[in-house]
Amino acid sequence: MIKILETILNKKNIRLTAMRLLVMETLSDQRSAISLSELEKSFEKSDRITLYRTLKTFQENGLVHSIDDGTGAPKYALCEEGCRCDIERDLHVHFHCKVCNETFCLPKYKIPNIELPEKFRPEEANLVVKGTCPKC
Amino acid sequence: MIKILETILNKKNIRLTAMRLLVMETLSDQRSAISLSELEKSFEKSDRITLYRTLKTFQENGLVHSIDDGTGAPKYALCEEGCRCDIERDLHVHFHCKVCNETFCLPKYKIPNIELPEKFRPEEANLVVKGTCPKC
DNA sequence: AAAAAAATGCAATTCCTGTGCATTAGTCTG
DNA sequence: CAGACTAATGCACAGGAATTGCATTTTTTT
Repeated sequence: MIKILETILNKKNIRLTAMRLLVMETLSDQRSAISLSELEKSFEKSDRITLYRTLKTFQENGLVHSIDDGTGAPKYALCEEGCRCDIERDLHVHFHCKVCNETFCLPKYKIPNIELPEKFRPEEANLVVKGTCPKC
Repeated sequence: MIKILETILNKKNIRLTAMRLLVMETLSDQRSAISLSELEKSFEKSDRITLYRTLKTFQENGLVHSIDDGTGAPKYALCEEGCRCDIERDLHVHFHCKVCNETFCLPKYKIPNIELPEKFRPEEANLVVKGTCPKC
């Protein structure tokens, strides 16, 4: 994991720091997407802004994608192998549980192509399904 | 229009005030959904909180629906005739233009039904397509 | 080891939602 | 019509989050 991360960051001339490694580890421990606040809470001592910028850097390099599930704060999740969200943006469906408030990536469920009225030029799409998750 | 509004509000024991009428008129003048801030700007003198609560009241009574287009602030649009968003929530697709920043309702374009993994119990869905609108 | 570049942490700003409360306006009843 | 009641309004303020500027620290390069 560290090696993969190192390779990717090196390619883009971005340094692999302790902070970034920690954030990466934390993200890979999650089974659902987490918000900046939640990420912050999982560290004893941390700086919100640094985390914010770390996530931004990861996003820009296609390691992490952000999900707007409608809760106000965006949530972040690691991209799966082969995820191309840095190029094409969120293509898979997200599920937000209204009970536990968690948001899950469903990478195997792609957003169907919508035929829009003429002259609308779609570039990306965001589909969030809300309801109750298996656990709740 | 006024009569329809009056009828609906009367049914629910909600008063038809000058403010509410003005908000209703402003909303029906829009061809795209507007945010609270934009609504506020369209009045010379207005109180954000009153507008906020007016929109909330309208929403609760199925006159208006809100759209989370990912810009941070929810946008509001009049429901079409027969819209059942007070019961089933947003069923149609929204289009957000990244150039002019406007958000359009596409009431004729419904969100396709997604087959989710077992035990996920969907209740509502939100689909926002982003790109460039015909005007831009 | 010094210089340069990048990352970090702190402070502060801005924008938005949302609540409490006093005042105002509208409705109802005698 | 007047008084009582209820709902709507407007102001003040609190709270949460994104985002920027800048000084400091860390890392890399020379």
